[in-house]
Amino acid sequence: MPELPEVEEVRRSLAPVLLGRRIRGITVNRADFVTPRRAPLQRLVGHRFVQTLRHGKKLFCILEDSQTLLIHLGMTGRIVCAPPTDLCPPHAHVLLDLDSGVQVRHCDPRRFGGLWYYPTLATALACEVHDRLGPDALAAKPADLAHWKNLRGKLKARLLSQHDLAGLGNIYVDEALWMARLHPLQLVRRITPEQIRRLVGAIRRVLGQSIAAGGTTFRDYRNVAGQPGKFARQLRAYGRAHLPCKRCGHPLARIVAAGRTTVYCRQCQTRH
DNA sequence: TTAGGCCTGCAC
DNA sequence: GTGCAGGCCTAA
Repeated sequence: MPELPEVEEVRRSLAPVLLGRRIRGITVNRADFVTPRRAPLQRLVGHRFVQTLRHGKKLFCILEDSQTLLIHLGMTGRIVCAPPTDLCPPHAHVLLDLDSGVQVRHCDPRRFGGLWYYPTLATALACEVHDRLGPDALAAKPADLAHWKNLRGKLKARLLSQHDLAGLGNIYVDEALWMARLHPLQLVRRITPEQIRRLVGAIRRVLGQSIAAGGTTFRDYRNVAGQPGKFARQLRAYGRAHLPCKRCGHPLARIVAAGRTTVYCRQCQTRH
């Protein structure tokens, strides 16, 4: 389940493979994995990758003429780099052959992710970021959440929505709320400036710690080199229902909030 | 504001 | 065989 730290790890491990390399060929094994369905992908051939960018969970791969491929990993998406002679794994929906001889494969068994084509980076950013996403959660500031005082809804739902901050999923929302000692069902309009500062600090800290560990591998996630992330062992809430809270020893509670399994400590995550 | 659907693999 | 996992979009 790639969230911000996992996508950032994919970006970091993919960048040296792509940058400066030209696309020699593209194979689409599943037309409905690519948006738009009839994207002019052959226009990418012969062009060189010059930049990679990440915003929230979205990864932009930019070519010298500004054409842009947007990778979204969804739940089970994976980027695999291999010699083209290697056996192609099942669910490899798009294959990118580079002039280095490396084949970059976008695999995704569940197909919650996808690949988007944009003629320019500006169009990609307009459609994918400005229209839908809040600021990147890694650079969260208390001011980004100042409008919460006039907003309905609960903490967990707002943080999952991507509209206030982009990049948090179920794992890191639970981790950040635990770290900030905030209840997932706390109404956002009741949150105090002090709690917002705590929350923003917790978000940045947990994302930073996870990036340093190469992300969280619960089951599927791997980086471009096929390595799992090491943050799972440091998780304090996610996946720890009924286990003792690492702060107070009270067993962690499991509820459903915003339609998602949610784990928190009844003792030290309080609601106002 | 919430529920359901997409989709597959795995645990029970 | 059933149910659960969930990012994100659509509909009620």
